Amino acid sequence: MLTRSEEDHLKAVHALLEGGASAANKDVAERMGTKASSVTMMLKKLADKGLLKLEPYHGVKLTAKGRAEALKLVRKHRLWETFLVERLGFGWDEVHEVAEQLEHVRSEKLTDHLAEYLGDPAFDPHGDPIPDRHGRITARNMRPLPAVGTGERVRVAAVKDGSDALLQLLGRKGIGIGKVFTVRDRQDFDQSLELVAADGIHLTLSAKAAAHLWVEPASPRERRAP
Amino acid sequence: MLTRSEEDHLKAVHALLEGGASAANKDVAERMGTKASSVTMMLKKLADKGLLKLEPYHGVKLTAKGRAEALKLVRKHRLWETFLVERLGFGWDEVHEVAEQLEHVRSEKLTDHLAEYLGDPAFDPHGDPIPDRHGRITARNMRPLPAVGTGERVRVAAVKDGSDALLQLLGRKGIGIGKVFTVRDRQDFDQSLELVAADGIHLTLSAKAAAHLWVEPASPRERRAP
DNA sequence: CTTTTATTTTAGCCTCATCTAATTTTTATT
DNA sequence: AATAAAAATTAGATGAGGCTAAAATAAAAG
Repeated sequence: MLTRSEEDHLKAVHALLEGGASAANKDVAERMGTKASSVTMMLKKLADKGLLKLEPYHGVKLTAKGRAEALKLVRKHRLWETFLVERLGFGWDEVHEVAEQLEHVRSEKLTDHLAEYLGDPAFDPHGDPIPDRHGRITARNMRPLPAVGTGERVRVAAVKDGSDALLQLLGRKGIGIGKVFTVRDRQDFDQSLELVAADGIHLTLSAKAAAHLWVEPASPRERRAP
Repeated sequence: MLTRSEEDHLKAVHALLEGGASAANKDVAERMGTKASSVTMMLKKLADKGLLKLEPYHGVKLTAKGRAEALKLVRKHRLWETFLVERLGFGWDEVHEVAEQLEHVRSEKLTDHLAEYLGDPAFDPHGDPIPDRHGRITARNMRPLPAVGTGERVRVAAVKDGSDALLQLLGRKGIGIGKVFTVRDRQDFDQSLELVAADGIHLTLSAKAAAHLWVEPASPRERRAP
């Protein structure tokens, strides 16, 4: 059985790797807000338990077992976020910290009943995929908004790594998961984007904000879907 | 802010006092499953934080602040139990341990939204009162079943301190909160009780089981209510 | 009012998960 | 290849929160 701290370290490693970054000792330390020496010990413990392979200076790798464990935590975290937003009326910018606590509650039954209660959702309120009980996630065809060409019509599929402040900003601009718009223009000066929503409303998004917005193709006449 | 262990000790003290017992060091130790020496330290910490008054050999007393804190924990515990049973389909004998974990999640907003979501219930699945956000609980006129006279018609109001095994046993006999029955007879030999349910079905309950059943008066013609 | 027993406290040790500071190892630069 | 820089590890400390064993204190019994 993993301690809470072990779970947190495992999740940090998984998040780093999933984000395409390497999970070297220092990366984990930075993400955890602790010191490298502390991380050395925790990673050693996780390696002893067969959850990851240590490769000093090159970043740790998760084993299949480690990945499975991490996905269970991700599943719990995202199910709770979904519950908080959809059932309890939390804003999408208010759930992370609470879900961070809830995800450590140990009960397979709880997790599965919660998932069922929520209708086995495939995505959480930020558009992140919720692994099913076997760790499988739904594949999608997404790009970050800055990679979208002028004139393309897209639908917001996820806000990746969004801080609460970013989520609030997007909320104020009326941008949420499922929102469909066309990229009208891009400013050379600051790479900010000019968007036109389906309802004709124009809005501007900074390059920094846009980088967190992942979108999928929206067929020209389509309004909403999945 | 209280640590998890401090919260557990505070809750243990509160539970002992609420149950009419004294909360001496050894009582707390027994309830916590730890040693007296460990309890000495934790109680000292709680006393330092102004949550209780130490009175060695005579049992600690909660301060107003300590009682308020304890009631917040009780509220959270019972709200989660209610959620698990009413929304997630858990049995009333399966929720204690999970609620024990959930109650430590820190978020006023979560607690209050959960309560609202559940319809601000006044009682949990075992019939125990759920304190409101100010710590107030609904008063009731209850007696333990063994104190009920032959011929009296009563309604099950709560199962106090019921182990999972007892709850399962009661479930199998069809006894739950709100169940109405008449005490038909009492065996001198073992103090077991003969009951007749509203539907005419007879059943026997051991003195040991009956001691946990708290009941309120049921007017002769009434079938069910609150 | 002693003596015995129960209860509580103290003292010292242990494990965890963190830290700082020093050291070692690896990678990168010249 | 030598050296500088970065990253990782080790060593030793700390604070929680538990333990055991011994000592102190209060309550109960005679």
